[in-house]
Amino acid sequence: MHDLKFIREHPEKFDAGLKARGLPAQSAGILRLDAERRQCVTQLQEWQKARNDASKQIGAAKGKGDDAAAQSLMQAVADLKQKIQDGEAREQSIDLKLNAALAAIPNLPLEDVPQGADEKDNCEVRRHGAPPQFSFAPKEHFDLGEALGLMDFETAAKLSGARFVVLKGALARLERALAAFMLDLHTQEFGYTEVAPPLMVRDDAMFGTAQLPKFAEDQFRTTNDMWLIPTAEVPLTNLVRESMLAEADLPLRFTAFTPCFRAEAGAAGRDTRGLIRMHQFAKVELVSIVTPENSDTEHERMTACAEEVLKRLGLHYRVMLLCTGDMGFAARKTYDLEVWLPGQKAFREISSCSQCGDFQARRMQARYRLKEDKNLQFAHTLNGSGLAVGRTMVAILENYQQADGSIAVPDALQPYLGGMKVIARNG
RNA sequence: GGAUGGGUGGCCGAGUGGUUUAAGGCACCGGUCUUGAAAACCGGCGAGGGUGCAAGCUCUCCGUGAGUUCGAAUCUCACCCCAUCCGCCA
Repeated sequence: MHDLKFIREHPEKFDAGLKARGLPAQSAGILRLDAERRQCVTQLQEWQKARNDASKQIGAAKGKGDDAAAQSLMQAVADLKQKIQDGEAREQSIDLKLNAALAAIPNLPLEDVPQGADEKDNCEVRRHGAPPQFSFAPKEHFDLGEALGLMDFETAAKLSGARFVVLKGALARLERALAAFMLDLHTQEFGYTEVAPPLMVRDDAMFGTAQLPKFAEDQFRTTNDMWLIPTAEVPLTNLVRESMLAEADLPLRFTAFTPCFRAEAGAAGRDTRGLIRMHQFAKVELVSIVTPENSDTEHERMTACAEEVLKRLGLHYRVMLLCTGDMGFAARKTYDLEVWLPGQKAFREISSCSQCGDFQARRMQARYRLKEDKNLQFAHTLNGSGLAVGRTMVAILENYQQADGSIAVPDALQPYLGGMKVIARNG
């Protein structure tokens, strides 16, 4: 949600930000509504004051027993009453339009975000490790998983349809192990607080993180009008909704391991095989609530936390700075972590770390009181995957596959798998 | 699912039609006192908006929306949410 005052004072910056995202200028329309609203409000207030004054006089007159004076004052107020009612209705209708318009406008990119239309314009920031070398032709993860007898898309389709999977044995355990490994790292070494949040939320929460109103189509909705979370970003960030924090409380850092549910409405035909794009997947999420001046450093820190998971798993990856055209709605700057998949011979997104400025905080009224002057400010929010567990499993299968189709277990993971060193058929 | 109670400022909590400009307390801030702190005492202290260079003036807000009234935290209706008990259930 944008600050009207900012749009009023910097309409050219506002439109430039939208343009960078490939959107038409909107400040003129917004400001017209804003001016209309203010004019309406000012007029309305005059009438309200007149009514309030008259009402007080009526009270006073009646107190003195001067019914005649009271009677004539009541006459005068009758006219005001109608005007006020009309004025309120008008203000309400303008507010409605203004809020609807504002709610549908994405966040503005920071200045150091590269201009671009789509993912082809993203910039590589750095690269870590090297692709593993194979003496055989590496397979894709679904071939490996199915051959192991531990990954079953056919049965999943019987139960739930396309884009679901049944994991068994060592792979089912691997999901749990990966989650535990990631959570331990983030909580014990990086200071995040582990949270087990609700997986179903109300409209307000989804509006707060900006899945609503624009992206209802991408979500699953229950019959009693709740939403299955598409990411733990939603409940974790909304932990601070409608709150007034103390500056000393910040930063707040939360992590959670949850399933995520996505309708994948516009993704027909994309990544139809394998675990890459599912209606339900597991993810460890990171969320930070910080003061504005710490936004940038926290963003780098969070990205580094996610990277550390890949480093310890010995996975080759690169860090991409997303261009203006590829960023999510609420983000003002985003780093994607892309892991190397030998089977696909491609880098694929495995984490996305975004800073949202006060965009989400405004939507959910998450404020904090400054130590200095006790003024209230909107907090800044950040979120990132640390990491997408399903895709991490894909990366491990493809990067650690061996000639016989078995999977070597990365050292860091072995303690979480009871010392298991290799995942083999029917293991 | 059934029954009951309830939603008031950062928190607790009073308030059933007109000095409510929302009592009082806690927390917080400033001051007095003190070597310093605590205690005590004194004072200050809600949010959002409009207008103005500013000091200021002013409007709205007591879950949400509609209604009654000259005037609503207070009365009426609908809705939302929360709590407790019972039933069911992991």
